[in-house]
Amino acid sequence: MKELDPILHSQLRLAVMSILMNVDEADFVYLKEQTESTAGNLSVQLDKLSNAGYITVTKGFVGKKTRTTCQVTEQGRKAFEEYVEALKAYLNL
Amino acid sequence: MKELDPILHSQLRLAVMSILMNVDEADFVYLKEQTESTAGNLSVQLDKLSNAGYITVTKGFVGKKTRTTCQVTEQGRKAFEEYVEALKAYLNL
DNA sequence: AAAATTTGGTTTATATTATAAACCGCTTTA
DNA sequence: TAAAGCGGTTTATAATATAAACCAAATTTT
Repeated sequence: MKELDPILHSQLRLAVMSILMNVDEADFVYLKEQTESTAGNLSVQLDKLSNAGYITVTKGFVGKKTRTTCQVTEQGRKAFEEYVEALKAYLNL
Repeated sequence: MKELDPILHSQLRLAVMSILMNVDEADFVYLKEQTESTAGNLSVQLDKLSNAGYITVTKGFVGKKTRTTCQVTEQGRKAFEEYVEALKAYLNL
């Protein structure tokens, strides 16, 4: 049985990646709402995805307010797809 | 997004359940081989699945050698299927 | 037949992970 | 200008996964 990428095999990180796979980009607040996570947890997990090279995190401004936006990278996209393939074997899909 | 059952969202436990979903029963040695896990890890995870009511663990003998066999329970089967359904949303399947 | 090895595990210790709580700077509102 | 809110980060804690150490019984070796 194939190994399941431990960076993706985490509920919150997987949820984030799942969202990012379907949208061009998403900001911190949106991801927090959609995943119903705490800000702290989300912050930590975004860091891990970013350090793994699976997403890019960009800090910008909207007026005076900060805005952190995330996008999946090509590497992240590939990793996600491989994870899905590996999981299928486990799920008997 | 639905919660992913934490008992199943573990590589080794999921692998074990995946195997048990397809066979009538499987023994410790077989599960260890198939999952390529260490005996200690497998033992711990089987306990957790057993305590959760997802599998039954039976100790018997084959000649003079002990034999620990595992079977998925109805509850385990249901939990596995729900886990698969929940995951599909994450994987965009 | 005693000693050493293997088999089939369990228990315990450790490293990693996930998560929440506490915190921080900036902005808006009262 | 004090207090409350927004958008996060850092740090502490709890839970998890994993391997290492261990154990009893059976088998093999000398």
